[in-house]
Amino acid sequence: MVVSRTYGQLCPIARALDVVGERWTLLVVRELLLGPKRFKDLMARLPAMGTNRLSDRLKSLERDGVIAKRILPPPGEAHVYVLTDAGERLRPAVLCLATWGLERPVDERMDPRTARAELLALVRCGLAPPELTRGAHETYEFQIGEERFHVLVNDGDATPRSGSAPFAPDVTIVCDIPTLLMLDSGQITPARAKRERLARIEGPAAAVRRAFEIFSRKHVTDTLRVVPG
Amino acid sequence: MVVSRTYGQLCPIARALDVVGERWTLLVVRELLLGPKRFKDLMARLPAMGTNRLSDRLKSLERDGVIAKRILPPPGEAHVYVLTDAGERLRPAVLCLATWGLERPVDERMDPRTARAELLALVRCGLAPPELTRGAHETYEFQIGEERFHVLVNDGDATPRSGSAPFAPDVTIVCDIPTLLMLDSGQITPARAKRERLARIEGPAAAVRRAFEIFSRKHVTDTLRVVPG
DNA sequence: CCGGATCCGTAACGATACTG
DNA sequence: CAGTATCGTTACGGATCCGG
Repeated sequence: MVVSRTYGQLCPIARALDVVGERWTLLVVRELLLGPKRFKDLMARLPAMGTNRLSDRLKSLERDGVIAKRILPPPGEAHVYVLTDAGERLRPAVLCLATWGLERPVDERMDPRTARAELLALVRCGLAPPELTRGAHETYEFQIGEERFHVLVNDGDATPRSGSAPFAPDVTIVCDIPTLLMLDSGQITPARAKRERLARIEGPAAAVRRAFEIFSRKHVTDTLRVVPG
Repeated sequence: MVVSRTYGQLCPIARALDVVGERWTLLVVRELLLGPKRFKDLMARLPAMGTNRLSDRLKSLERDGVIAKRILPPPGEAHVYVLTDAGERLRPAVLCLATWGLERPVDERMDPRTARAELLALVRCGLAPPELTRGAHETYEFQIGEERFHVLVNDGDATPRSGSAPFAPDVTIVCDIPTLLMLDSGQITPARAKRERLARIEGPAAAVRRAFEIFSRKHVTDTLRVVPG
């Protein structure tokens, strides 16, 4: 049995790190912020962890009430891991760290093949101003290389989720990662990408525009503040 | 030489954790968010680290541009560690984690003797709404048990710092930790604490009121959001 | 005394193989 | 598919030692 090391300090920061401060733990949370996942789904996204480490982390996160293990109703009966409410409340902290990480230089130890569009979506959706999607209720599906994810927009709130949309999406965007990054950084316009057959983009113009505004790098360069809601 | 383990992922969260994800690292940053510190000051606040671990962390944080080593002008010539601008930008992330940590249950492994008033101040100042101190320019000095720290208020911004104020403060508050926690939670009013000789409180009424409003638990119970500035 | 560096036993990690 | 078991390697924690 593993009794994880704690700081033993009566300080909120140390208390948080006692739960999510160990290696890999926040990356597991990161994956679950994109929706429920099975063991193999997590393993596929965090292969360097090893099955034993993932197993350890899932157990202690469950013990600490950050995640829960659910069994899907038949047919299927797969078990999936889900964030609890407490786990979902880690989203601001994860996004703050991500914002800080964005300005870090990329060094040669980072493998470009680990780049994933849904992780970009996680950050962009979290940082998009609510006004952008106020009053809108729609779904965008992205097919980026082998990846499938969708974004649920619900009146000021945009949450990304792994996998295809569970129903017909309002907008569908199909391209590869380099093209998405060019669209993201504004190096190419959606119209031009479509014209040059780099991307397939379908859906009502207004919704498509909102989808690309969420994926706009400019929101990120703004200073991040922490404010009571 | 220690070449710290990295995740090697091209993801902003993993990039951030590559720098501040190792054990103790964010706690060192936490201490430096309260102002520049000498090696022994850090050691006194993080004794469980051991001098070697602290030395390792300071070196890698300096290499990564999060902290810098400064030599104070004579007399003194002490060397201190300071956060760089990049390090200072970790404040929102640290405060987000603290907010999450506040709602974690306290278990028996946490030593009550590690409780420190200046850490409470770090969280409270970070979470206080700017409107509270808009237009105010003043300094509060706290003498809590053996601890000395002060809060610099500057038009909407309140930053706590370890040690006595470098000049005569506008407000002086002297008490022990239990009393401060009671004041913090609203179990006792400043007026009553003063009357019962539990605290010595000096300064203009308006400034004293502001000082205690920053130290008000209610700001923390609000939901925390991350918004572009 | 301050600011470390060195040494060493233990716990966590990473890779792989194995099992219900 | 969803994990355990095993094992060599790395990081951590405590103590001691050393140069300024």
